[in-house]
Amino acid sequence: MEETTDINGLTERKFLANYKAGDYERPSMAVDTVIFTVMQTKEANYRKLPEKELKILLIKRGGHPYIGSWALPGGFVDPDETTEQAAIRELKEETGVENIYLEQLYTFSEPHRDPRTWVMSCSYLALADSDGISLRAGDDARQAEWFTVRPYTVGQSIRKLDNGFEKITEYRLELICGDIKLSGIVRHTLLRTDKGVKNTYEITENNGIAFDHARIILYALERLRGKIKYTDIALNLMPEYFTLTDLQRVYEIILGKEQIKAAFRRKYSVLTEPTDKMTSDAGHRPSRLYRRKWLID
Amino acid sequence: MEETTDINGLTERKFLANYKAGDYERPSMAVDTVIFTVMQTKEANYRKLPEKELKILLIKRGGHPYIGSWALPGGFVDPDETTEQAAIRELKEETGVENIYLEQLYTFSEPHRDPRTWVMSCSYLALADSDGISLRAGDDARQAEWFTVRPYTVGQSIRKLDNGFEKITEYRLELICGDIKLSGIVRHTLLRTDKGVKNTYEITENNGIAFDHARIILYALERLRGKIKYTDIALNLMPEYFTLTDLQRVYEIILGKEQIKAAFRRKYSVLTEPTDKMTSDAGHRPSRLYRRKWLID
DNA sequence: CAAATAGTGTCTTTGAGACATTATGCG
DNA sequence: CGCATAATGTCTCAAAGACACTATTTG
Repeated sequence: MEETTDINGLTERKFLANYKAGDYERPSMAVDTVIFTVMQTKEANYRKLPEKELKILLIKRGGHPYIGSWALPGGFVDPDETTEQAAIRELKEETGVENIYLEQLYTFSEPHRDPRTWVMSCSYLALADSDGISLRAGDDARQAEWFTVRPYTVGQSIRKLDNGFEKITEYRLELICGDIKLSGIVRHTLLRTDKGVKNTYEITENNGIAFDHARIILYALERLRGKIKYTDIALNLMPEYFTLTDLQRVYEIILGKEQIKAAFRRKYSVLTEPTDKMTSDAGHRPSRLYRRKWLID
Repeated sequence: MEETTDINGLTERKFLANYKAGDYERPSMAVDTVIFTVMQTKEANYRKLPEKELKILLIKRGGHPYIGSWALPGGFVDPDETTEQAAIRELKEETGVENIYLEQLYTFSEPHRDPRTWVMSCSYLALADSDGISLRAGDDARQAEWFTVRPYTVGQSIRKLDNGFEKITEYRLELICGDIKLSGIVRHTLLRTDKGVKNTYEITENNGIAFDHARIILYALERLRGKIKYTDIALNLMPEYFTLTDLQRVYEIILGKEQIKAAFRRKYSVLTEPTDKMTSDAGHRPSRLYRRKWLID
């Protein structure tokens, strides 16, 4: 088998043996994981169903930059692992959480998103059921807490152009954990013309959220809201046994919109299979427990 | 305003002034762009409509590694730009193409995907209408060509597990440009269990496609096929004026499936607005020309 | 029994699939 | 005139929205 040589007369084998990485600059590559769960809060009285809240896991920063702010769990990628493996490793190291659903979200690369140096972030979306996970006691002085997520759309303006349009939307994100209240405002500019699409995101206000993580969290929520409607991704938020009403509440919390019971069951009960188990001691009619059905897509 | 100090007694300002990037290893960050267009091929006779083909733009590699193979246009990211800006810049430099639709696809990070050194690739999906673009004459000895894309699913096996399932799908990709025929086979393993999701991709056969680009191309096509059904993304492949039959052909080529005319028009004509112009000299009834309608989403 | 939720029935609306029918310019 | 495509009508079927009604358990 003949070997092709390049303009220097080198075969590929020789080229690689002599290869020196160029001296151009390289970025640091971080991973950051937005891990969602839905948790029950206190029940109002013995008859009513407990309420649920959407939560994400944040870690308090113990060093500069953004010291004292709260950040997504994450860290730097090692040369012998993929970004996904790094996300899994960091999540386990920092919070003790493992064996959960994970998908790549987006790579953020604005040159000065990290004030220290050139750092890109490959972000991941993770989902866990609150029963199945337990936070490890903060081993190396790291404080990890679940924050309630409250997203709001606070304003929108649309400008029509002759070859497209510009839409500016302002989102407000509130993150609450006991007395700790974090918030941020992200302004999204979408410019669509016949020359292409241009998205710009500015963090116009930020209280206690590290780096550009407010934006990453909003992006993750957007993805979750989109995918929940046409995949079974929401089942990753459920424990092994759950009622269809539980499942409906999860959809309602994520979408921020009430669902009609009959229509909801028609559509999403195919993702589940009934079991023999029933709820009890609830102050009202018992409910059947379902579990995940593995649908081949 | 008080300033928080860290365990070394440094304020954030002092910390950043003294900050030295750690000596841990950093990856190179490349961008690679899968740019699709739909081109007309010769018409069989004066009456029949011309046929269309899905094409992507590839560049012949003039140096190691993969010398003589064909690669996606792309290059390395500079420290003062985002990955998206890098994708736009490289596309223009290497092919002369500009002002087109672009969206981020996925970041590939398998440690040895590039034999030279640790290189991640942030990939982009681009769409262009074939009338609006012209390849610049290969300025620095680079050869850029449009290849017809022929994707096939050649096999699938599903194994049910007690806590999930495993699905293995084999895809074959053929890329054709005149006498040049490239091909690759990618095996996708999807393992879904209650412990999460795991996707693995192996390139089991490769003829003339550089790096892991066969996989990136298949991923881009999958994204395009998904989004075409619920967005107006396909209009980025159309010239300013087009018939609804033209648009239907584009959908058929991308989806690899015939569409029913009446149903297609009901669904997708809302993405367009009629003009006064008509086709002519076609050997059959003239057709109305439409153009893109800017829908605010 | 009252409160609260569980679970189902059904009428309407919407949209896609399937196929048929009519329209029209060109050689 | 006949070819090939343009454009629309209509019947059917599936799914979602809206709302009502019945069923059960516990204090």
